[in-house]
Amino acid sequence: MATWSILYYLRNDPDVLRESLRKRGMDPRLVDEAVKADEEWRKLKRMVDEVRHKHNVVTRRIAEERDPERRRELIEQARSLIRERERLEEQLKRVEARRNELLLSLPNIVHESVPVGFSEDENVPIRFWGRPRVYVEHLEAFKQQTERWGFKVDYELIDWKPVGHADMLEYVLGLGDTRKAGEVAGSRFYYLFDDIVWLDIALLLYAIDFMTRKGYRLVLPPYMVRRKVIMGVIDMETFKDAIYKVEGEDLYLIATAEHPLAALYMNEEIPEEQLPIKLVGVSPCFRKEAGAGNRDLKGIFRVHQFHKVEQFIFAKPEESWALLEELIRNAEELFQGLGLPYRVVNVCSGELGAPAAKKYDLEVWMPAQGRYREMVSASNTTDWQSYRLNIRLVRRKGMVKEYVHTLNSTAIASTRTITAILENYQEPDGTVVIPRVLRKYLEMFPKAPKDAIHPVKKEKVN
RNA sequence: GCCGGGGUCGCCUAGCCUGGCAGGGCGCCGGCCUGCUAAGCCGGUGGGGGUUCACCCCGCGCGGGUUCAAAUCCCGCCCCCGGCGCCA
Repeated sequence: MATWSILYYLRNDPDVLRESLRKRGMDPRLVDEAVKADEEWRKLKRMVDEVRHKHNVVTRRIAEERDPERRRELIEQARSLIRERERLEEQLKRVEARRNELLLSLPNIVHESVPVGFSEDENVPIRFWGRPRVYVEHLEAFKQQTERWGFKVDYELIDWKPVGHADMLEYVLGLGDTRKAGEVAGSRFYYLFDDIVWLDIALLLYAIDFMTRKGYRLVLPPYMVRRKVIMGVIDMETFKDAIYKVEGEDLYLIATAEHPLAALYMNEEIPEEQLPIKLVGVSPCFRKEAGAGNRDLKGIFRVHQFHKVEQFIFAKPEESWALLEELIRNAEELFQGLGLPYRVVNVCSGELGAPAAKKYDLEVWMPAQGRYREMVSASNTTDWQSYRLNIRLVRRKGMVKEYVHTLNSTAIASTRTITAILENYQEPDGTVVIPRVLRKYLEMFPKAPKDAIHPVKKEKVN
């Protein structure tokens, strides 16, 4: 009764899946393998069921049979059926494992509105907001990232080169120490101090305040989850690149609150009148960044641990696409509030990741880098996660059961947003102005910064 | 971590000691009846397969084992409740 979209197309229209895999730059023959495995599984299952049935019939007769001789004969018959059954069951087990592995390896079906492309530069910007500060030498690069797509974005030309976020943090402000953190924990870890810590906390409070006002329910989830949960929300690839395991336990550190939030209703049925369920989770995030190589090695842009406020929605299938727009708009409002100039891109098919059918990224202009960089990612994962976590929707009429749709989006990721503030709110003298919307979350603390974060005093040169 | 009690179809519950097709109640869905509602009566109410309303398989927290046959007996694990211990 409950139909998973991928299994449906596998059996009824596999071309849809082949086309989707092609768009992702994957081998469409994976679909043929899956179709074959499913057919083989069904055939074998029929055979096994038949033998089981025969065995059940004989067994029931034994219970009634009183004559010892006749009884012995029946037991011998049952034994021989068991041998046959076990032989077939072993085959079934093998085929079933293969089939499930294939089914779970299939990525979500790419939505028709997703641009086909295989690298980051093929993401399609759909709107811009704000007036970026563009350093003269970045002007060409800036135009490349705006006008190439037919957008005319107003900008402020500056003739001084802003200091990059990593150097700002470590040397200009003197409020971060990644060298010592490297010694203590490894690269991509950090110590943050004083005003930057206040800023981290203020950002979280700002996002929590905003999202809860929108009616999202505030959740503090488990920071570790079982393997079956993690495999329910991400694919193997992401698992290898991102997930930390706790030694000796079936526990994995979450890479985002999305993971435990998705699992909040695992193995449950949600009546349709309860949907949509809108949540806002707050948690630390732990990521191995194994696939990142040397990218963004300096500073706190790409790190093993950060705080994030996350939007999450359980939805009826017919409303999920509208809710994806809501999630990205929420994120945009948050960044507009912060006054950080951004663009929203429609992420191309090859960069989606297996769980998502469609994804928007919000990228903030980084004046020191001369690039838009990802701050927010909003995805509609349709029934990909809910199938794996077994989260179903029950319609009032007719007791129809389907899988719910799940959606997720960043609200604010602390360290990344801090890097954007360090570059966009930087004055020529190194002072960082604190965005207005954050000030009320700092006011009540006597030691928190109020209007600006100042450069560390230069030591006097004698 | 230790000791004890528990986990059965959406919810509640019987069955477990003594192995033989998982029974009842509530809720929900459909039908009958009905001026309407309620009551009452009948059927349905987990997953999968199938020639799709014949039928079959699987399902009693999860995984093994014993047996012709396991909710029931044995072993391991998970979770919940209570007590002790530890602890911010």
